[in-house]
Amino acid sequence: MRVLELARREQVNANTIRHYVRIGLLNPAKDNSGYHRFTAAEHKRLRFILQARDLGFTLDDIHTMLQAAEQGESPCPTVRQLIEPRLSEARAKLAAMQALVERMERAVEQWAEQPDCVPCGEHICHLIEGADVHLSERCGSRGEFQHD
Amino acid sequence: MRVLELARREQVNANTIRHYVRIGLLNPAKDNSGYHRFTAAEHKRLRFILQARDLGFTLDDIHTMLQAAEQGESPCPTVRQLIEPRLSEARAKLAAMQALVERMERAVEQWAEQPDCVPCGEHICHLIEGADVHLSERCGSRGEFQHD
DNA sequence: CTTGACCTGCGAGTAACTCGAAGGTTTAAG
DNA sequence: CTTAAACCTTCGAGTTACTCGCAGGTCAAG
Repeated sequence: MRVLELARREQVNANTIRHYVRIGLLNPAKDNSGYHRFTAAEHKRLRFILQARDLGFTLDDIHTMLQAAEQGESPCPTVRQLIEPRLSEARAKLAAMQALVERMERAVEQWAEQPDCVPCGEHICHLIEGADVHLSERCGSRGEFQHD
Repeated sequence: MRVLELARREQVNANTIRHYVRIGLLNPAKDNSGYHRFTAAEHKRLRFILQARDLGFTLDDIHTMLQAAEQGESPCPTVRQLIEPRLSEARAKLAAMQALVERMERAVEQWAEQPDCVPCGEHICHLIEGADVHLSERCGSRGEFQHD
């Protein structure tokens, strides 16, 4: 099997596969014209990579797992260890995204009732500077701005 | 005010400010020894940048807004137009993150009851290959979430 | 024999920082 | 006066996981 067929079978961009070859996640043999030939083992390897990726592991994590497996060690302890920080990161990112979407929605709601601002040199944009949604650490809990 | 003091006041990394100077979001004057001097106007400009950033705008978006303001135009129409795609993107990313966290949590739960696998050449890692959480269709659910 | 579809490796671009290096300035202490 | 600490500058490179484009090679069909 060559790149395009493998890509079609696994529903990924062929460039993604080429990328994995480039960084050493896949090591397909080459035929006599220099084309990569993917065997069933390489196919399985790719599927593993995609499954691990879809569980939130980084390509570096996956590299580590594959190396353990190649050396005859069980990758499971590594997998169990690595998922924890990845899960924490994903939860943190999820919370950040939730907060962001809420801020954006509140802003859109507020802006619906506000007119466009006229440039006056005092501020850059009322909508943004006046939005009552800014992060508390940076500018206090209210959206007011003070002159220096 | 110089970089470090401004950074402390706005609770950002000094390198972030230097980055904004480098890409032209900030244009502080220089004193005779070549140090950037941030005036009240530059300070306000930075605050605007951070507020817009925290509302999900890209630095490119912010650039556009600032240019409108500099030319005496109101940035508000731009702001209203740009928030829509940003909000859609943020919602898509949020949904992807929710799905990811759920997959990861299901995996961790399943793995708690599974032993480590022994390398046998047949598979790379039971935990990952056997996890009952994989994406059913790659085309649809794929590509929404990227590590960034 | 040419066209079109495929392949290769490589470099660069993406977003928004973040860090480090090499070198210049200022300020206070000894 | 010298020295050391604590700043400052610009620039290049690294981060993540691709994604695209280029120049050039291969192969099957008409």
